[in-house]
Amino acid sequence: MTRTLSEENYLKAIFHLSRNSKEKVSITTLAASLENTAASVISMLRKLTAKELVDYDKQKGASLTRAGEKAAIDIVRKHRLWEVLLAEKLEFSWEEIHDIAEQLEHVHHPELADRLDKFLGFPQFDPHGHPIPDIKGNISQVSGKLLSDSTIGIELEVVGVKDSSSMFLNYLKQLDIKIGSKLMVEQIIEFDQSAIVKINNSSSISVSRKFLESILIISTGS
Amino acid sequence: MTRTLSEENYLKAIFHLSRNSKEKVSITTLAASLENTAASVISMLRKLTAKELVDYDKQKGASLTRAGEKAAIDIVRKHRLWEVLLAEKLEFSWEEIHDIAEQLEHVHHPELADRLDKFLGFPQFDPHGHPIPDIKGNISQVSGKLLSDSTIGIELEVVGVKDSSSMFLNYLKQLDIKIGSKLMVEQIIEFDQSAIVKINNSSSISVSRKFLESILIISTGS
DNA sequence: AATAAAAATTAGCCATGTCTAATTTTTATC
DNA sequence: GATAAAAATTAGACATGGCTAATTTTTATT
Repeated sequence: MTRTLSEENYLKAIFHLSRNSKEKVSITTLAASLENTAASVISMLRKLTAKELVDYDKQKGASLTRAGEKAAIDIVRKHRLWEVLLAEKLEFSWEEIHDIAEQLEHVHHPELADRLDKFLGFPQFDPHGHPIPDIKGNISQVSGKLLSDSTIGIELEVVGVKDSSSMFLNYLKQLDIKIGSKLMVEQIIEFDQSAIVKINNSSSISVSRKFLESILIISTGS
Repeated sequence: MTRTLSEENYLKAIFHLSRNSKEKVSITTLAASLENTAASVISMLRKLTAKELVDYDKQKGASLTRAGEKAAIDIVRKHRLWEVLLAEKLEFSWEEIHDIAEQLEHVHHPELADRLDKFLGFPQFDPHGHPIPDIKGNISQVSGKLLSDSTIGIELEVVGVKDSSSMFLNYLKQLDIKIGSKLMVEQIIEFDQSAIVKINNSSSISVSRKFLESILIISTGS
């Protein structure tokens, strides 16, 4: 019942993709997400279906079985716990932790996640603001919503990011945006759905629609 | 120049084997150590030779090049640092840490080992008593010698083990032997080179030659 | 409905790192 | 020095997880 690196990465990808869109995941979407070809995706899905970790073919698209979801959540839990260790104990920065955790999440040991969890003081969120599944696999709902869905003129607080790529995180660093930063959407440009956003009550900058869709916020006032 | 899991395991095996015997490592020895066939070993050695990590064929046997040794020491350093974290921070026991560290040692990041080292307070030895290579790759000499080389009737202190298998460590646990325990060799049985050893100044037990060769001690008195 | 575009699927190839089954070379021993 | 045993090597196979290049199926669009 041991899972290979590849298998785990597929399970994780299906998990994240079906979270976002709430629907079954297509071959094409998976292929793009994993940067593999559609052909490769199909053969791996067959393998995972045989292992009863994935349901496929029924209609169009893949989804995780109960067992597959359990496995995926376990990986996500480890990923996020390791990120906390890397950031809080080893002093790695926001942009560095994701890639290291991608490797650490595949280390297998029945008690590792729980020991880490305890050592770290049972953290609820990882450094990017994502909820850490608890020991039973329950994932608390993120209270934040997308910056792109927020109202103009309301004071907002950054609670997380939807994109953990170092490209994006480096951009945020440059803008001095981190978790807890204050934002306010001042204007939406209809032409391309970009926006003018005030950062930490000082400078205002123009950001793309893609940017707005990659930041999680809660509103903190008028 | 990225190394695969297999490559790293070969480098590590050659490193450890050539430490022990101080000589070049034969195919057969490597094969036994890695639990692979001789044929597999040969093809991997060819690959590592092409990458200039290993010298081979010259006479009979393999040895690490400068670059190969550097890579091996890096892996050993990570392995032992992770073992310290697992034991001291995550409260894993002696027998559990080795297998987890076998996985963790292959996580790549240019600064990971150094950050770990700092977080752990620059430990000199891992929980099994093995020296941790420093940031420059220097490995301090173990002060201990083998229990099998010690004199009868002298009080000894356990400073490490030469075998990190859980089989052996579980046996030690059962005997209540750990680092710091007191031992005294009372008698050597000529017939099979086994010995009677007194543990912690209380019970005496009979142990095999293999056992004597797996424990590192220093003498602490008359 | 006809057709173009997109998505899924198949067939077959490739690299990696194993293996088994010879075969050759080396080493030891009488 | 002949020979048996051990060690090294070669040849060829196999599983995994990718790939490319068709081909088929589905979905959209006139």
